[in-house]
Amino acid sequence: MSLRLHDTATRSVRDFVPRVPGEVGIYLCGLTVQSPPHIGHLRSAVNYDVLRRWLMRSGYRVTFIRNITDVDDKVLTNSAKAGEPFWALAYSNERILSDHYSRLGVLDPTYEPRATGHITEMHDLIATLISDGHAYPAEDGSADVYFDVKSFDRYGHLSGQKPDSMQPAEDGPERAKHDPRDFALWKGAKPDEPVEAQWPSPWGRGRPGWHIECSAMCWRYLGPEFDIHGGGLDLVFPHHENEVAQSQAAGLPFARFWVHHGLLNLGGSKMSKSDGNVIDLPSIMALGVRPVELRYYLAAPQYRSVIDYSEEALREAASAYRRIENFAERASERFGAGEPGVLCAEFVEAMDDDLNTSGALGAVHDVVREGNTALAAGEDTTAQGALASVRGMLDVLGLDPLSPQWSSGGSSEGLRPVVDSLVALALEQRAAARTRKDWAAADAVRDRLKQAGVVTEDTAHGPRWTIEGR
RNA sequence: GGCGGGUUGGCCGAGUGGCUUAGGCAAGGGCCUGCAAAGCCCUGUACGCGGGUUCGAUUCCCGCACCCGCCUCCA
Repeated sequence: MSLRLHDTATRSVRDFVPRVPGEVGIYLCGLTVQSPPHIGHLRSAVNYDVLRRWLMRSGYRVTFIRNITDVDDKVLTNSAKAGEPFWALAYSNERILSDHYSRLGVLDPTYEPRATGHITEMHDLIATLISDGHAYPAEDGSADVYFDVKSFDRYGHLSGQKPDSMQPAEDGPERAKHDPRDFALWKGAKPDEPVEAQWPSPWGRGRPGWHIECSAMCWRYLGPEFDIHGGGLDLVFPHHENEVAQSQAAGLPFARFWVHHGLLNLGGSKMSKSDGNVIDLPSIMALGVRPVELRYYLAAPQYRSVIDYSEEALREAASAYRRIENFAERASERFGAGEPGVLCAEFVEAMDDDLNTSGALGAVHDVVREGNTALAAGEDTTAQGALASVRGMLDVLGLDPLSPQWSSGGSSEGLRPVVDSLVALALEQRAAARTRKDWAAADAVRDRLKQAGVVTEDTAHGPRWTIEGR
């Protein structure tokens, strides 16, 4: 069995067959960097990171392109409000985004192109569309260029929309459009817009329409046809519909699979900057929840399902992750971390079934239980095997507790040997007290350590300690 | 109005025409422990409502209710 993926275009789960055997090209719609990211955006990144890791683990060479849209209406609006150039605001948000991605263990993309770096490719596409009769420059001298929706009979195919039954836009048709559903490929510069957000074009100075940048970047980095295009469910229409229309009308076969992930809701509606119901990584960390625990929370449900954010569910996920982590740490203290090993069949089957991470984690927990039992029984070979397997499976999800990403305690890690020897001193005292059955003295040592944030526990192989809440 | 998705035990969340009906969190009981902690074992017994198909439906079909997303910037 091999990977089966849900494809939005056919509304079905299909066998994934790459265009070129052994190789996969993925384009993920990244962010418009109008403001810093919230955890809904991070869910998106984590979901496709899991897809990518699973493809890599399955033996594919993966080219992963995730774009940054660094110029659009909102970027301009927000930068005007902030009184800084649009590129300063965009870049500042982009850096925050990168930081949050890396804190969540999201692998760096193969390349991360920016819209503003691909104006010439957009011009090429637009010129082709105009000469083939799929686009037209506005006749009002605005320098706008519009895509002619009626000229492309498959318009609406991806999202299942029938253009004729669509609700008319509230703001009414723009005069320059032949049809209210036509969308801008190129937006002519307005008098009040900053010159640094304008580029020359054969149709006049202006900037890209919203969708054209993705068509241009897909084409540039993945070629006329590629394997997987991903993004949030809220992008299906109009963004992806318009993207596929303009690309195919320009003669590019485009994406073979459309993968869309479910959204993250807060308070009964989609987490959204414009609605103000937003939670970001810093506020999650302020709850005492670590990034790896957030990653578990975001990765555990199947990617197409809705997540209704709640702090309770987040904390439950953190507890579930700690259980796995606990096993991995105990086992590695016994006989070293080893290397990530074989995946169990249930895990593979679940992942191949449209990335059923929830089912896959069920398999992980089963192995953790077996590992714990083996550890308690002193069956070292079994326990070691369980550790390797758990690490291998968690690595696919980007959650291996012993990977360098998560295992180091950051800047304080260098202090660990120091603390270790100090705690050892205290534990010797406790051991002595226990030997003479002076339980009060033994417990006093343990209590003092607890007050200092050091949790001690007795195991079959002697006492061990951990930092409380790490 | 159009398109799509959802409703599973206290909570999160898979899944399936019956068979052993995941897994986690929380709860109760037990084992282990000097006491703990961690771990292990056991317990709860669920599939929005109403019809239909079927020997049998949580799972398939129809209807209804409610929720969410999209049709407008949005991961």
